[in-house]
Amino acid sequence: MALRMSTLFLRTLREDPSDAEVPSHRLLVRGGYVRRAAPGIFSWLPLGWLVYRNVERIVREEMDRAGFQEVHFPALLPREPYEATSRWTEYGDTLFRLRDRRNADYLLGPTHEELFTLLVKDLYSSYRDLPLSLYQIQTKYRDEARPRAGVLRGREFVMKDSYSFDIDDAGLDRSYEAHRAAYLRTFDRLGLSYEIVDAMSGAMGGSASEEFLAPTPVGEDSFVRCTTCGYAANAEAVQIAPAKPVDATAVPAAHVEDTPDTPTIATLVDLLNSREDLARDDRPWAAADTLKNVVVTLRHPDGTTESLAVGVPGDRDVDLKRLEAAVTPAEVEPFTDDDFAARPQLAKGYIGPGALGAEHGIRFLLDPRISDGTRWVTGADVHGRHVVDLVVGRDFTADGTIDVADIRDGDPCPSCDGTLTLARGIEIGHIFKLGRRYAEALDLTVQDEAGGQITVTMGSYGIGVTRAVAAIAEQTHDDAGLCWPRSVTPVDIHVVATGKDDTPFDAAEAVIGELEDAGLSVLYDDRRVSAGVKFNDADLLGAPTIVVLGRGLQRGVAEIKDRATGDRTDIDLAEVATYLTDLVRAG
RNA sequence: CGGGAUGUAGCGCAGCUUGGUUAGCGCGCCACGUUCGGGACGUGGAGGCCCCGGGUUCAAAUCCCGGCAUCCCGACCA
Repeated sequence: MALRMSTLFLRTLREDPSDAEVPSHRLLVRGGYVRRAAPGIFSWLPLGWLVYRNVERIVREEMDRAGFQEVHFPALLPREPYEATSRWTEYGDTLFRLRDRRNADYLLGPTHEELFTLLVKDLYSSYRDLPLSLYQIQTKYRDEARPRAGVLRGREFVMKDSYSFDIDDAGLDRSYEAHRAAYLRTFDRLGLSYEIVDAMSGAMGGSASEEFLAPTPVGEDSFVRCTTCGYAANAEAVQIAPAKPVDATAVPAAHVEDTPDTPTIATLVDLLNSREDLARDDRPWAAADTLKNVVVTLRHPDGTTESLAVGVPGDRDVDLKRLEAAVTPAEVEPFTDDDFAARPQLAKGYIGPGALGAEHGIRFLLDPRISDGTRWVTGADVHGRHVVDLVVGRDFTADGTIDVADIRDGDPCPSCDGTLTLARGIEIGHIFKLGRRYAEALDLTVQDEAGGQITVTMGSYGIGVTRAVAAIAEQTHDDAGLCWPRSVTPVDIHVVATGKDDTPFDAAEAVIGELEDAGLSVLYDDRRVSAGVKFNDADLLGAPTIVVLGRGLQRGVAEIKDRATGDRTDIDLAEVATYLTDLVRAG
């Protein structure tokens, strides 16, 4: 049955809701697709739920096509499995926790690795049962510190999560590739444009990891692309190639200079350039000639702490996200005044390599650009003094390299001679090889051919289903409203009848009957309101094809509008149904 | 958890500085009439715990104190 606007549970808003910033949030609310129920928690209205179900259906079809088997876990989970993998504590405040009447601890599942692992352990015990891939489409709960951007980052959301189980690395590779291929098909069908980027495997552990990012300015993830070779990576995961050693035999011996009132890189550079005796032959001093040493405290999972110094070029900052990723599972804490007091050899603002390194109890790691033979200005470990012409390898060595400086547009590509461009995207999918972390923690083993026990290796694969709805809206909307791809649109055809007498409405009923006989879904604007209201609502709601029955009827035609292109075509009334049916079937 | 902003009708907002009619405007909603192809118009209506709790005052949406909530930026975040 056609959805009739006169009775459809829908109210479009003429004005933007005041709490919505990003286009997808604004338009999904204005178009009556979703309503906010609580911060980061949304109700789906009839049109929104139609779109959601289409997205979910496509995801499910592609998982099934790939031979993965669907299961369904509860969202309300007991504490014990999460205790076994220590995530009951590791997840921290992000976990929604609750108690039953006997005061037993429960949680609302933020993710389901434990349950899948235990289920397989429960039923399978032989290598002959593997490989196996299971998936579910489930509501997940995460008490995010700051939900934002509407449906894009909620506290309740639907995720398709899959897990593969294999007996060896070669099997895991095959399972990973099977999921990757299924994801390509899925996102293609959803009408999303996306990039596959190298990613950090994050807190989950594991090795290979790729993210599917839908590029849009409102995306929360930054990623780089190489314009030359196709390399793409999440900004967190970019690995800068170590610079080649430089010949520094011509560099004069390092010398300490008085540099009063230069606690920052900018003030230091200004002072260097004002001193004629320190002038460079080739060019003025720049921030990139200085070596900035940042000290932080690492807190390891066992509770112990460690001081870590990171040396980066002075024009760069340490990207805390990248640092966290590099030192995981340790956590990074800023160096406090108390920490400085406990280590008097560190002159705040003038920290140099002389006070760092294993012999001083502070592990010292360098950005790859600070390679052997390169020459720097850096702190002299005395308030108000810096060292000039300090050469790496000749004058000091560090304990290793670490690549955690911020990534910038135009940085060199790590895998070719090209340059990187920086962009933002929404993470719509993530695939990675988990390895044996969960299998070991929960003792998932199977018997091998020889009768011994082998630990299963796993992969983990996620698609944000509700997030994909918003990502599609984000990528396809225009100034007038939403603009759905045919694969997920709530209705195939939006029929608008205009005019004051019954003629156009009668004509619409006839056309709609034919369309429905042909299997198309229709939204029919049968309201007796002015034409402008209907046209604007049709644009806002975003069905891919809008059919107007009104003035054209005098010439015996229906007016067809392509929502995405804005193109208008007149089609003879007698041929409208077959024309539209062909259009929809062609995709 | 830091910084900023905001809470007044279903939605978007004004009023608060300088306390004082019956708290106002636009959209939406109801009734009647006129309109009828890009968010029409007229007339008449319905709809309010002015976020909550204290306080000051003859009198508080408005001033003071304390909460709570929401949004934005950052921190955080498979």
